[in-house]
Amino acid sequence: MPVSTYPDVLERLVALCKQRGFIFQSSEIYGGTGSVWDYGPLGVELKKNLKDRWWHAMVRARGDIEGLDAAILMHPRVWEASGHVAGFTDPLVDCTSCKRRFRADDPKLKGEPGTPDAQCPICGNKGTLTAPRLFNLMFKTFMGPVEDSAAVVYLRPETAQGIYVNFLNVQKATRQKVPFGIAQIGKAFRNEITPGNFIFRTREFEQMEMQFFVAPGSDMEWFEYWKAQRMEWHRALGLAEERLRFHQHTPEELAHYARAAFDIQFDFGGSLGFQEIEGVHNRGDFDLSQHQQFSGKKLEYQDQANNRSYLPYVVETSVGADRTTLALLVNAYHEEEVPGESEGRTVMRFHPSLAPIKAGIFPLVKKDGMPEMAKKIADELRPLMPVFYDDSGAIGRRYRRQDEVGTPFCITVDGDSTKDGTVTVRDRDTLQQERIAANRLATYLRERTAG
RNA sequence: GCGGGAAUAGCUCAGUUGGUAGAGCACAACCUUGCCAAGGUUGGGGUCGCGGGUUCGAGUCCCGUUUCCCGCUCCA
Repeated sequence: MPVSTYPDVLERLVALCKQRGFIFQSSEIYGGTGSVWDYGPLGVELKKNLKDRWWHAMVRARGDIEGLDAAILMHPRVWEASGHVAGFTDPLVDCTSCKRRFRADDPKLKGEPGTPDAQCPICGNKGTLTAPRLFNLMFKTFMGPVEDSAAVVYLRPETAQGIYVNFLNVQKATRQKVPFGIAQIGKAFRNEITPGNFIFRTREFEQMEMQFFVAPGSDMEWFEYWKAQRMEWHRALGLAEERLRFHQHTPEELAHYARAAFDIQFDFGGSLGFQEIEGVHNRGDFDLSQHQQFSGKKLEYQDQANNRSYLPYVVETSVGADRTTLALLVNAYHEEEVPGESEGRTVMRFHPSLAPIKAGIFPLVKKDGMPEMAKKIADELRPLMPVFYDDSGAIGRRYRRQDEVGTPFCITVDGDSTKDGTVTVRDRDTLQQERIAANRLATYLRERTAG
């Protein structure tokens, strides 16, 4: 089977996503809005299934992680403490000759940018530099009816700070003892200079973050633990083993807050290649100590068993929900040749637990009570899981429609069904057919579409 | 933000020197059809990204603008 390469495959995937209702461009009828995307009926199910699996693995399945849903708007001082006001605001200069961009405080830059004697540090031309312009990667807005600078607030550029500022609230409310974690799923916003690659880098995006608070000295141990856990989780989503890898940050790559960092990367193929979908960071006590300093509130954890108090270290895992959704789409996308047919089939091989639709339900032909029985089965299953009834066109065409959106099972009602109550279940991946009793369908499907 | 390319039906595209839009697939209805997409009949759908200009007349020429894609910077 031919291996398609980017951008080919991503372009066809984008077209499929639009046509079948996974992802639409935002505000399309007005010409579209830059790098903002809307999830359609199937996309929202896929992404929701992904988030549910994450929430279950983090919060529900373990006793040492608590959930949180903090607000997008926070006190502006939060972003001074976090370093985002300073670190996310760069005065940048462009060279109109060599088209390079660099910081206005570049040590090799000579002269005042924007004046004729300023010299580009890269191409050496004089007078080709623009005046410094401020790029703030944080979206800014105003709290309250008056646009007064005192009321400036930011759309959060990351969700993590909502967890740090609530650290003691959560710890005291739940009586958790270190080590423990706080997990959150939510939107974040960044005014990226260069967004793009479909939903890979967007200006509004969703993060799934878990901050794990540990005693200083045990942080590297926990860092290694979460690294392994998180990789295992991505594999369990069905992402191909050979498309996943770790990338360790070099000292130059480390963010201002990080002591050590690993990315989990996914191979999106072609020119995109391996790109980060999750970061595992050892942030030390940077964030809590910053907030302690800026707020003036003591944020130390009281370790009563050992009669001491300290600022915990933080091991963070941060997943891009949209990026991982894109990884799931790319990973699932298959174009297959079918022996004896000139046209192949497009199959989205989602893990059954992530598939937006769990079963297609068809009458073999539209007569002899088959549609009625098939509709009844669909009505009975619908409250339990997403199913899709279809009686339009030839049976093969209906199978292929479901293949294209990744439905793992198709159920066909035929003439025997109306007599003996059995139906045919067809498997998307093996194409095997199995005859089972209609009243066993709910159990059958639930077992096979579990996480 | 800068340079290059692009924008016509849900999708993929055609549209000849400017003369007021086509195809395939998809979709809907009916017929046919007993298990893996291309059967038959009929039908719906486009102010050609948006806004100006030139012209008797603009999908086609000019200007602006928006969005997307490819290169330069950052991150989840």
